[in-house]
Amino acid sequence: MALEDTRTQVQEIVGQLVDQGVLPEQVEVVLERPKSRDHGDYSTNIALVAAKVAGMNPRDLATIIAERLRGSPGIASAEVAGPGFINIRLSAQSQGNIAREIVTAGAAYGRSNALTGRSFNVEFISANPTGPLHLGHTRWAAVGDAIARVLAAAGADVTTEFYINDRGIQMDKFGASVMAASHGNPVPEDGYHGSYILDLAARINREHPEFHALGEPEQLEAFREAAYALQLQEQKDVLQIFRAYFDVWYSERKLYETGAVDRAFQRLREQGHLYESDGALWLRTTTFGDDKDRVLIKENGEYTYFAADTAYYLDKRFRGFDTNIYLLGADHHGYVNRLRAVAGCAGDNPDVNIEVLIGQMVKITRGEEEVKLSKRAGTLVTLEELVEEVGVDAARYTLARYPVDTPLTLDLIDIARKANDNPVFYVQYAHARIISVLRNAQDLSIDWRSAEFQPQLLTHDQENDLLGIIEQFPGVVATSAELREPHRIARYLEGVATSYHRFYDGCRVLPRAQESLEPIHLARLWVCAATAQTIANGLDLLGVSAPERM
RNA sequence: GCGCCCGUAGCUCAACGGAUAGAGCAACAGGUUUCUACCCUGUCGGUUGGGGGUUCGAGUCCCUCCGGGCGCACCA
Repeated sequence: MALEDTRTQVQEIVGQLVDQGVLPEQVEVVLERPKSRDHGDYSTNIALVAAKVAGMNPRDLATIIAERLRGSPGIASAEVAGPGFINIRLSAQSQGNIAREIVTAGAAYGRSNALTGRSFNVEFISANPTGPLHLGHTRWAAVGDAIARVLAAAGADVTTEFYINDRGIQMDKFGASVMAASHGNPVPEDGYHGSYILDLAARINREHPEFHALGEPEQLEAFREAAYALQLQEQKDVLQIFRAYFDVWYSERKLYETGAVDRAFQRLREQGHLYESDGALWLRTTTFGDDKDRVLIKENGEYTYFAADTAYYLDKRFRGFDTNIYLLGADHHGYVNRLRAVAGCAGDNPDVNIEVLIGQMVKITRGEEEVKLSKRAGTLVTLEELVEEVGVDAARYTLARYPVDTPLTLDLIDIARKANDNPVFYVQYAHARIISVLRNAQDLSIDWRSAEFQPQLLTHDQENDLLGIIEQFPGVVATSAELREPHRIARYLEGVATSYHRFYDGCRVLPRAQESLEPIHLARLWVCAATAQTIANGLDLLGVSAPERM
């Protein structure tokens, strides 16, 4: 890749300067694509960074580096600008070769070994199985799944996981609500009130008419378990449709049944962080930055919810995950310190073994009117409804194109009505447009793959722009993985699409009817193919399709 | 009261300490005898909530104030 080659060249020059005593130490070189085309294909701030340790004026240092850079292969020019930036232009040949490298790499283009050998557990959504998944969950579904894909693209070993909160009083309230509905009775005040409760009740009545013959406690349990199974299955089905895949569905109950809780407590006891007080069992989380110690087993002998969280974390560690990523809603941010403290108490490093990403809430409006989300009140915008309105691609892309720490306001009417000018369609359209050109080339029997590729012909501004942008894809993927920020992929793809459309506008790819086939047409077909590959690979990381026709 | 997050164009939001803060939508003016016009070009739009500080350089880091969201259980 030209970018890496160039970076290496600058790095080598810096190394020479160190050897010659101009610089006291090696400095890491950062090359970036300048925002302005006037600043070259790449620029580096190396002279600005190194000037201080060198005791030199940044511009003087930049002049020395630029001078040596000019003699390097593939470099057309290197100039000092502003306070000491070095602006570099590549030769057309060097830049154009990128297209062939991308086409050759195919679906692997953008993948790297940046995180090879590291294992990640990515947990997200983790809803109660007491109702449909709503729009808030949908954001974590889109983002969590994309994070997993991006990490995997960076070479990491990734497991996605959904923690099922199937234990506790909410489950009983859920069961009682469905049971009441099945008898035609009003749902208890503190129960669940959505219309889906009626649907569940009707279905269970149909499939299990015998439940009504059971006694009170048995009947409640029967309804709870039947409704649980149905609701969980519905969540799985809708996530399947949403293309958010989970390797593991982990039941909270299973933690107790498999002895994971006991195993976790033993570990914590060995580490010396358990103690008893007031008849309860405590974890001394304050040792690791929590506000107060937390109870694991209550005075009455019951386990707290926190006990399960603690056991769950340790179970993940026992299963061998180095880094455990939690994607939590902002209403759970109070858990961050105690989760990190659990890692500390377990003898782990909270900065390495646990990572909590706090996602801000999604506010929803219908026009001017805000839609309040409440599962118990039954006013929901479900994942399913969103998909029905705008489709999986638009839903996933829209939710994945913002950083998770941005509070989001989405207008449902807007999304539905403006589906056609949603950025996702802009990106997808660019892909479809390219495939159409390649299809036309095939119809004209143009075999660009076998013909000689002459990258030095790609000298047009729009060609240069586009090549420079698609070359950045591996770097964007690596950054997205490193920062756990898949929205960078989306924003990047929008830039690729814009650049392609400009290229399309300014550079005729196929010969016109009266024209003969020239080498430039072939070279541009390579550019097209490389761009399509880049867009397809990027969309795949977001779980969004790359249509060949629109 | 303590803690976390946020405050950027009329709206929704970008910008891993870099050069003139960018897109989309909205508004206005243009562009295709030609490969997908779901496209492109241009115009309009900003004291990055206010004020200090750090440095070659701050929307970004630190302090402080203002405004908004959320959280501070032997609940789940």
